[in-house]
Amino acid sequence: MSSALSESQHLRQKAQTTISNHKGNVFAEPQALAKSPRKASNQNTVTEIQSNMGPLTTPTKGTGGTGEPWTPTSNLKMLISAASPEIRNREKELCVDEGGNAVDSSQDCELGEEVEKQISRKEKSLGLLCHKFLARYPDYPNLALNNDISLDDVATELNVERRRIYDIMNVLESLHMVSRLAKNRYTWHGRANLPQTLAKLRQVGEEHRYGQQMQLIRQRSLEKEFDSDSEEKENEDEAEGGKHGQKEMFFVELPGVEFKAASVNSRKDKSLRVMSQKFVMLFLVSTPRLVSLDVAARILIGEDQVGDQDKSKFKTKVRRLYDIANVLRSLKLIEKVHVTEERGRKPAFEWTGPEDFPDVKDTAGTTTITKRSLESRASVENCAKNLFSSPGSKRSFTRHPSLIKLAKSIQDDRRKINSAPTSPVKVDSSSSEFFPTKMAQLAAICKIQLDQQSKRVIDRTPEPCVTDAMTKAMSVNTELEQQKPAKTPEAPQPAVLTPTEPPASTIHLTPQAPFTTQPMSFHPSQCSPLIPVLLPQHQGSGSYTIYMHPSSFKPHSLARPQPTSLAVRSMTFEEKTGRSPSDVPGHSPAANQLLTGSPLGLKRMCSERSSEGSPSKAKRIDPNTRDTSPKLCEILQARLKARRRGLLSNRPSSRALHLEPEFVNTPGSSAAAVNQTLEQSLETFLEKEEKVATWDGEAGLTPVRAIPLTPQPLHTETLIPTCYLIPISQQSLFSYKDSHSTESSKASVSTYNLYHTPTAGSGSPPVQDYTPTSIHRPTSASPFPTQGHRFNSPSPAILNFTLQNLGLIPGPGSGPANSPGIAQTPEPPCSIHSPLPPHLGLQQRGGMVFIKPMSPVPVQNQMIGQGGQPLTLVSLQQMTTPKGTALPQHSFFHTPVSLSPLASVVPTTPTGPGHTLPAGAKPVYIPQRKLEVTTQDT
DNA sequence: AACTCCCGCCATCAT
DNA sequence: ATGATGGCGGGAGTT
Repeated sequence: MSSALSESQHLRQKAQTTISNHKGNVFAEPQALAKSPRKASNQNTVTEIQSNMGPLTTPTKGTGGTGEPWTPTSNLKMLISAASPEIRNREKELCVDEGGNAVDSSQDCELGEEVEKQISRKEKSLGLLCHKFLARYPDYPNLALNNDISLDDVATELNVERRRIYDIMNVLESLHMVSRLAKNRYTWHGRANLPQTLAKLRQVGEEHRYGQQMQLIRQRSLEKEFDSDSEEKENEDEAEGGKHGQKEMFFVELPGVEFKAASVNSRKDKSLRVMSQKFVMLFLVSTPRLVSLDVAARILIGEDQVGDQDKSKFKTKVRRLYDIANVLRSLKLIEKVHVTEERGRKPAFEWTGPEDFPDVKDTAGTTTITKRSLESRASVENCAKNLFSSPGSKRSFTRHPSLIKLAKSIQDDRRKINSAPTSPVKVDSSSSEFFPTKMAQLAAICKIQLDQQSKRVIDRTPEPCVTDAMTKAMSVNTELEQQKPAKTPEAPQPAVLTPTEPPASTIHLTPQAPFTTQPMSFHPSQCSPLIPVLLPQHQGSGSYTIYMHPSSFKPHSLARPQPTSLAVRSMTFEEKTGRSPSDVPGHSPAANQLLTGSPLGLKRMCSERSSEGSPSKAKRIDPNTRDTSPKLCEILQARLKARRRGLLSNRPSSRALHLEPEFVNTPGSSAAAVNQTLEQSLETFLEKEEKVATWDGEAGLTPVRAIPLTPQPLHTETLIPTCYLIPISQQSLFSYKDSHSTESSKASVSTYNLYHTPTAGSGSPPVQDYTPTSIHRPTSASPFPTQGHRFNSPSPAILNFTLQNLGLIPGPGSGPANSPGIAQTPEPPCSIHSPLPPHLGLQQRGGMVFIKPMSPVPVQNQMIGQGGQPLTLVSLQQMTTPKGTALPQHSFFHTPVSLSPLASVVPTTPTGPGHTLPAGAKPVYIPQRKLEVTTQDT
């Protein structure tokens, strides 16, 4: 802080001189000032400023500066920003003077109108304004002092309209640098909370798989470029996928900071705040810490671009992003850069903030108690908030009268809860407690493992983690590539980026990525096109595990009142959906618990809620029937069609993805047992699902159903589109369908939490994981996801869903099982259902690639075999070159665990897969499964 | 022409 | 009802 301050001060001084020069040259200053002040409405404030300024101002003008290159704008900006306080003072003085003499100002203006304008505009920029604002407060406030901020005072002092201050405050609030105390009053926290906030945001960003989403979007854009014509439909499809998690976003709060705000104002979900957080998350989850404006805008809009309507939305979003970016720039967290792609240069922002922050990840496990506590707390809070806010987050919801009431009640509950001792503790411990025996043990084991892993990895940033996860060799390659882009932030990057990005993204996403990367290095173009997968979810195994548990826990339910529970539920689901399992244990568990407690009730609630709150949205359907909303079905169908086309054409899928993996669980025997159980349950489940799917006819259905289960309508919508969502649905499905349903659902939930957490926390597991399946696996699995994002547990249903989405699999109706089965193979659970023999091989049909299990190892074995086996993932993709060819492919696979892990690890993988894709890609690896995407012809 | 993004209308929310 | 907030998009300034 101090350093920062000092620096800023220095800058200011420097700036002053320079600026003054500029101004002098231009003469603009006075004028500009005059203008701004007038407009601004700052009347009063000036006085204060004046006093301060006096000295500064005078001197300034005199200088003659020069020297600097001042490009009018850029330099000025910089200078100004640096000197903000002083400048401000000057301005104020000027203003004051002017106030007295309106005429003068006008005269001045005349002299240098042009100049003035420029200056004025810049001076009025949000970034500069923010600088000025920041100059007023220390980076690290003395707690002893009063750090209250009066909006009115600030507005007056800075000579700006209040509206502008709100923009700044909203962004600062999103970073927890300030918190709202009451109307017109904020408390300054400075950067004290920044590390925690960033860590938290990164965590949440990972949970939401923003990295994956970004990759998808990037891919798409690449594809589009290449294929310009080819497809647009995809956009739609893609959009779906991309979004799924987004909508769910809610304002992320930190423990200490939140309450106040919460208590004070209920609306935290406002867009600027949330957008700001999402935007920051994007940086935190992307490997090259570079985010292009359009990608960010797309992700922030929940949907990808679509039609014209979207265009306007897009424009609006972009405007907002600029607003946010200007504030973040003044905070020195990001810097504007341009990425040059084939198409041209695109505006982008590079993260220049801290790379390492405390891991907040609690998710995992948390090595440090402190962190843990914090995290847990945070998670709890989040849960509460989510619950609370999530509904609200969507405005529609919030605003809905009925919802509002609900929200209020929830809030109250939340507060109570928060206040209650339980909340903090809950997370880890609670989970364990809840789960009875086995679960607890498993959880504990997992945690331990995770912790261990996490410890190893702890400090690493995500990137490293990723690499670790993959084989080292792979990692090396990857790193190199990644680094390249990173190194050359500006010019170089662009070039690199294009090629690189895709790979990078890939990497991020899944563990597989690393492999992919390698190939990429070879064939960048190819790689890029490919999309990674995503999916994470997994916990399939976990879920299974869950199965075991039955029950038990519902702890939270007790705490929360029903209403709350409902809210929570919905929230939870969303989150889960959105996030992957990795989510914070804390809240998710809570949600889970709630859910578990009375699934039925929840359902009802949800349904009720949905109907009330947003009938339109609510879609919920009955599980039995296809509930999916027609829309969903339509969407799915459309998607499928599109995909199929794509496949034919080659595009296979950009989206393909998925995979899974997971399993993690692992630990030993107990795990195995669990797995078995899970398998059984899964089988049952799968069977059911298959049936359903068949009936439904379209692939989409399955997923849909799942959705319905979920409480919230929102999810449904969201989920459906996206492949990713899957996880959730499964859970819900399980619960419904299986007799166990209740238990299973509970279990699953709990499991998730446990696993994920750890996983997330761990960061990346080393290669080891991959290799064999052994025990570690789980961890390993987790790592990948972690990096990439989280996963959720994929369940067979998910797999199916995914496959369908990909187009690999035909609709539900169609051939059911087989192909899917294969694909799923990867998942452990799948084994069960995998009725289909894996044939294996990848077939590419139309561009699609199929993955098959390379390894002979029977799926079952894989899955089952180890308990954990990991899994796998998969692959995906697409690709292609642009246009036509298709080629896609990619895919991967991996050997079975049992066999030799090495193989998987080894680059050889490519070979194996080779068949899959000759080209370069070769990525692959991993676990076992391949996806086959066959289209289905069948 | 595209990129930036300031400005302020006006819907909401809080009181 | 009134003031506080903040979404939003027109359109001007920049590049």
